[in-house]
Amino acid sequence: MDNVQTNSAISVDCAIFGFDGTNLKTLLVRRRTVDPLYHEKELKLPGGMIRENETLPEAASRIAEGATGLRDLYLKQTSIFSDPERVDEDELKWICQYHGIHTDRVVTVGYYALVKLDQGMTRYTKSKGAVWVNVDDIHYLIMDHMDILSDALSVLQKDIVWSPVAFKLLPKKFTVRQLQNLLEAVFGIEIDNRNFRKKLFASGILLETEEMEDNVNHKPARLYTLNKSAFGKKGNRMDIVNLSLFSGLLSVRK
Amino acid sequence: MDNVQTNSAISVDCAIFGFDGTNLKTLLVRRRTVDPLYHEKELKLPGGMIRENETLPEAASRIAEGATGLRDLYLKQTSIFSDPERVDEDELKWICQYHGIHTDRVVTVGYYALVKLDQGMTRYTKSKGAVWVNVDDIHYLIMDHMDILSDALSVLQKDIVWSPVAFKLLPKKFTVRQLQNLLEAVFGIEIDNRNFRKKLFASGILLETEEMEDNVNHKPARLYTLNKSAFGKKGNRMDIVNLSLFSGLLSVRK
DNA sequence: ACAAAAGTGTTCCTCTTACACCCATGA
DNA sequence: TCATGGGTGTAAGAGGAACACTTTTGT
Repeated sequence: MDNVQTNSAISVDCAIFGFDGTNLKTLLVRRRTVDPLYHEKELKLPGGMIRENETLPEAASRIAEGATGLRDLYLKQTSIFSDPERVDEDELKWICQYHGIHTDRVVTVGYYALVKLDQGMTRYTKSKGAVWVNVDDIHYLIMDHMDILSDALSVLQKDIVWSPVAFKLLPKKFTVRQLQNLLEAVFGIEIDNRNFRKKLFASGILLETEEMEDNVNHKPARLYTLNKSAFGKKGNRMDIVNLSLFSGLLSVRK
Repeated sequence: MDNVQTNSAISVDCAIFGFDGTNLKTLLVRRRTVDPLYHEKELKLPGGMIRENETLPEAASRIAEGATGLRDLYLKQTSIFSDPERVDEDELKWICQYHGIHTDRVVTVGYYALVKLDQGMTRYTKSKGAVWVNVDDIHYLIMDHMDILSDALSVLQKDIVWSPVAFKLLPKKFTVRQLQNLLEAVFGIEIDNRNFRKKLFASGILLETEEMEDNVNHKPARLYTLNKSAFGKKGNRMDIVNLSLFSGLLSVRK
């Protein structure tokens, strides 16, 4: 007999990223324990168990909605964390008790979500007792949640290079500077503003609006929107400088 | 009560990629059915159930070893396929019967593996009744295995851009032309040989050996090895031309 | 008037692209 | 000697990097 494991429970944990104009943040909640009081220091990613007849994307969506109040968030699966030891005995006992279930093993699937971090959002999450923390300032989370978060961040970085997901972290109308700050925060780099504008406008991915920033004590910046029709076709790659292999090695002939 | 699903079985399916010098291939096996004879046309990716006290990487490694005879293959997780309908009733019944288990649901985790496709390998897989098929020629696989394969290929492409995994598909010593053919096959592009060599040598990722190709009826090509010390630091990105977003948009200052 | 961030051009130089011929080997 | 793929250089143009001042607003 080959000892097939048949009674795993599957959970989903979401790294929900937001951008406040300066820093990349993620939403953390407090661990529930057998003792119904929150443990102040026991922060974790929002997560939960998958239900019968629910797909993983559905579960992730439900969990992200519970944490943010928003439906239809952008969600992307990252990795699975399956170490049989990732949930210790006490934790497992508590999980079974809390849900009224029995299982020998909990495997978790990581997701990240991207939200527009406005006042409504912070008000909602505050009311739920959740906190937005700078990603760079997070050094400890329960269980393997640090691993799940790091993994989510690295997947996010790569996705931003290959698709327009970055804009899901910005308001519909945004300034060039906001986009630049976002990219600088996500990748931990500095960008030359003049060259950035030149290339950005040349690329055609932004549409100019007639609107300007308001109530700022300096020259107000113009607001732009994403030009969605600039995608799906040809040339548009975020050139994450010298991070990776084969720098400029391929060139398509003709 | 929230109907937490606690009795999922978790399987692993591996897209095992190999490169024959011209085409990217993947290893397919024939489906086992209740009828112990193979069904000739029912091809699938090698896969199997995760066992108790086994992590997913361990399961993937075991499955890939079973298919190829090799330990310590390069393996990478791609995505999870969790649709409750992905395994139909008959299939589920057969799976439970075959393994002597009971479960209501089988969720599968995709992996890809990279192997050096030499004669020893083809001999081994042939003896097992498995077949190497050009990725481009695969149009049908059972269940959702086409999805798992497509997903694996797209993850592989991105990984090749960001890390030196391409070399895991080549022999330890290889020619420049082999590397070029590999990249052309994986990305479906054409590369200018003169410019490719120029950039490749300038990048420092190859180490020249004293050896040459042998037994070819043309000028023998020099063999090179991967210069592993060229990684982990600065500039080396495979520039998959104009595939993606923000083409050349970022530039690190200083 | 001051502070603070927006917005704008040019030069230098590197990197990309396009392209054609001779070379070494086995049959 | 022929067929086959290996191996090589250059010139023209595009695109990247570096860099400083003026403008507009709120206080």
